Amino acid sequence: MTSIKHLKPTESELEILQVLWNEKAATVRTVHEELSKTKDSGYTTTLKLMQIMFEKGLVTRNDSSKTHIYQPAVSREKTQTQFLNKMIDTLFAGSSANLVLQALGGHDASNEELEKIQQLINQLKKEK
Amino acid sequence: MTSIKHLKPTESELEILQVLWNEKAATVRTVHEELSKTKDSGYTTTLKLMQIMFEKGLVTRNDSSKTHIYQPAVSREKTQTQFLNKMIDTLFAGSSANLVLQALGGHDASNEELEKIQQLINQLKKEK
DNA sequence: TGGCATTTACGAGTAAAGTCGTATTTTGCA
DNA sequence: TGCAAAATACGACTTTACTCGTAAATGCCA
Repeated sequence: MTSIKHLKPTESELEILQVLWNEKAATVRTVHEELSKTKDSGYTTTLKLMQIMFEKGLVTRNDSSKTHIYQPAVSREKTQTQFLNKMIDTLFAGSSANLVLQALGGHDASNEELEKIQQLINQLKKEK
Repeated sequence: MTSIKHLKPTESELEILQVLWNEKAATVRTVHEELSKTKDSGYTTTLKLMQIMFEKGLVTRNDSSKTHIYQPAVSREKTQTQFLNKMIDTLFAGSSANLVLQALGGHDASNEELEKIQQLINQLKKEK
């Protein structure tokens, strides 16, 4: 048991991860500036959160220079799956199809996107 | 401003709502017994949570008899959409199709379910 | 009708998340 | 070299989500 802890990012942590996933790597300053566009909390708040995320193992950091550079330590895909699973379980009675139907119904996807989904479905059906 | 507050059920509240949605109406005892199958917190904890949910307006209750009978005050569909939107926004870069692809890829849906999804997609494409 | 099972009411404690003020460290450059 | 700007470290406070113990109310039935 190597104890891969059950790391579930909080709401704020997800926002920070979002930036890191997009940028690949970023300083606290960069992350904070990005978050400031839609949110108004202080610089030290962002700093503190990122320090906590480092302790939890959600991000790595390079502190060879004064300004630390952070990188995500969990993948976007894995995190998506993690939340998706939880959601399907507690809100969609365990049925991923339910979720898909609801998601497609409530939002608009472009034709290309619909095409992609259709291809995936065909492939899945073939695999049965 | 009649303040239709931004009601976002918590994790525990979702579990309770899940039971209420299934049963249509239920007592604290019933809900608690259902939750006990997968969780072990005390009866008064469930009671307190349901009282708080009542104050928040997440549930209604009939207290004409000693034993109160609770009902959900928010619909399953609306709640699903609410969480789905949040998730698409903070974890799937605003693309519902991304979420759908991930959901279909990571889980197994039955053939009938895939069929249903396919029909919805065809309909959506027609509407364009 | 009186006691006991069950239920509700309520207060308080714990833990986690988020927030920020202030002190300390670092380093570029005047 | 030494000082100012920028960054990190750290502690403390607030809010929210749970969690439960205990008291009060209710109503069934022996």
